[in-house]
Amino acid sequence: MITIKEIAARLGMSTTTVSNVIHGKTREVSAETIERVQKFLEEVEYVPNINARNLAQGQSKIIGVVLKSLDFRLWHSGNILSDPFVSEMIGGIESAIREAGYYMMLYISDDIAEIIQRISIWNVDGLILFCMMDDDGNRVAAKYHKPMVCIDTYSSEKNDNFVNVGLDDEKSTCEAVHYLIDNGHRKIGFVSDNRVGVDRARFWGFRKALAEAGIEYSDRDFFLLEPAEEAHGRNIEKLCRRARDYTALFCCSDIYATIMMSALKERGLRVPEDISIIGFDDNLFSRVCTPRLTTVHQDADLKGRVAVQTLIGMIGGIEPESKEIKLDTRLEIRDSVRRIQ
Amino acid sequence: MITIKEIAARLGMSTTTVSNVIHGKTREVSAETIERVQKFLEEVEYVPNINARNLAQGQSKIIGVVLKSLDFRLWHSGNILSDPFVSEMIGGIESAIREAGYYMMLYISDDIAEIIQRISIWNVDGLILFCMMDDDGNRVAAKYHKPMVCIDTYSSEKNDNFVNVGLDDEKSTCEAVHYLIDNGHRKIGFVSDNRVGVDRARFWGFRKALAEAGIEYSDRDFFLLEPAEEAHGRNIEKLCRRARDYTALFCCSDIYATIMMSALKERGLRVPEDISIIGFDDNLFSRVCTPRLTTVHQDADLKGRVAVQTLIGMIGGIEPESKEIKLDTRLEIRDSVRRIQ
DNA sequence: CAGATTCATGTAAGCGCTTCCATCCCGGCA
DNA sequence: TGCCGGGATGGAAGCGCTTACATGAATCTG
Repeated sequence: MITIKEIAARLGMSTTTVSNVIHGKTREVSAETIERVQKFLEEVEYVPNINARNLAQGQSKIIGVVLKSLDFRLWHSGNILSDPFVSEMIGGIESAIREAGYYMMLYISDDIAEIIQRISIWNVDGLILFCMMDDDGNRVAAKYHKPMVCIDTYSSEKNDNFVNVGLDDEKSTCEAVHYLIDNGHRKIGFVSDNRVGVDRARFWGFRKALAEAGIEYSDRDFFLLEPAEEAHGRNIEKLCRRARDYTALFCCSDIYATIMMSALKERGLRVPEDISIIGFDDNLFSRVCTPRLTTVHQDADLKGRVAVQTLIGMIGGIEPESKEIKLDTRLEIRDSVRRIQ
Repeated sequence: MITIKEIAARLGMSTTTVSNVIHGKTREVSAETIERVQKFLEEVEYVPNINARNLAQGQSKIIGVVLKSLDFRLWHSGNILSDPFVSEMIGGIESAIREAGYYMMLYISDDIAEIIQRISIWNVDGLILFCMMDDDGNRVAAKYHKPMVCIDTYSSEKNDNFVNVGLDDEKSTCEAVHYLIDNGHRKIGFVSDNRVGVDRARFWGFRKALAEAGIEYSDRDFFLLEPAEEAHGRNIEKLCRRARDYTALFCCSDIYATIMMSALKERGLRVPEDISIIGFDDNLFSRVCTPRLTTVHQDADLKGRVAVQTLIGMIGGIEPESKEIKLDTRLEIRDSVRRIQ
């Protein structure tokens, strides 16, 4: 790897001049020098040592992306990335970071302390957190005073310290449940694992829709998916048994919808003839499963990109107008909901 | 961020001593000094500046992970990460990197030159490439002389320059196709997009099985999935029409299997009653789609981990015994294949 | 034409850390 | 007693780059 010093020596000039050319400070260098240097740089395929640059500039050009692993979100092997919704979002994040000239360092972990440690060591310029629960966001922010954007985080305290990119979860769920009600459903279950922040907001939307339709809510309407893998079989068995009293299920993610659909069908219930199902996310598989899943659509790629763009704005000193950025959703109607009566 | 210099000053000793303690050079420092320093380090929550350290040591502790994006592998929005097989593998890679004390920098791109550029800039210690086609591996290796592990790469030239982690694609496909043949199938199609290296090896396995069973192969048995999104609809339409002459399809990935299954069912063909389907990968969805997919199982998480472990070995100077590491597969029999006759 | 201004380039410090080498002290040995 | 060796510590250079500042030449101003 050739260094700036070596280049300067070979060209018979100072490192300052070379550095200035590299950084496009055209008013400091004569046109012909610029040309000479640029040509030479290309010739030797100069690549800067970014460690040295960062050290000198006190920056890093790295954006840390942290996924709380939450592997229990899936029903067997796999991690949070295995949810196509998440991976598509990561795709959006990666593109946006790359296009902005930054670099992405990815962490998948549950251990906040470890995350902070790894992040400080690289002195990353900014942070994107996904699937943080409760006050994880605030806990990280307390330790780490750099721009930070969370995705889909709900905290009990106010999030003065970071920006959140999410949806209007309550409203979109409310709409989806109304769609079920409009199709004649009165016995509607709510499927969630209850640990993810957004699930709580969605629960309020669910309750709201029921209330607006004058349907009474009972605790039995809450279908709690057990995270632990070993408990999974029994849990699913129990849920399917209970589901026989219902005509429709609202699931907090397509993943849950897929699990439930598969389990119900295994036990002889037909979807949507016997029971209707609605999902959330509109992940890649919801349009090819059988029946095609009716679901709340959100744009995963965009979510990732918006998070990055907001963050990079903040790194540049531009605070967004609001600490809460909410993207649009729409109900994507397919074949998993049946009109009854 | 407190620096070593500051610490040394406050403790009234030299930076050398502090540094020695940090690096556990116990024979160079007295026991009591070690204790004093360690206590102080904890107290001030010292975090090293890794840019400075890397600059001084000429390393980076970063492993670059490059995914050739190949978005055409999926039938609509989404990138290569949206394939649950890939994302699970990335999960394995991330864990292994983290557990080894390295850091992961993720790139999703088609542009080899850009990749090389971004990688050299960080002077990464090693490289993992996935889904490189043809001689991408060799092309990167030609420019980048650091340890490198490819996953699922087939190159026409010999890959002296890197290690490949993969499967015995030919053998496992051959077995899967034999399973179809054993179940009475004689008209078997091969579904592939023909661009991914492994698909070619799988094709040879397909041909081998046919040959061994005395079944003649015709070019029409090759079902080519068109990558381009706009052509997708017509392409699928055509493939489904052709599929009516077949009793079974071998698909080079579960993704293809899922696409085909969905498209066939839309057009009134039943799986497996009218046509049997076999997939490859055993991704998360293959056990919950309807019917549950019979597929060649491989361990995505392990594949990622093995790649990392091999790479880190190489970084430490340990060359693996062979340039080709092949992991096991097994046929996972579920419900998408029917015995006929 | 002297002094001010601009332009082009160079000098050198410093970013935080590692590491080679020097120094100093003390006990052991002949 | 003088010398040696090893244990503990410190001095200082250097990793490759940026950048504040200095320098000197050329141009401009009235």
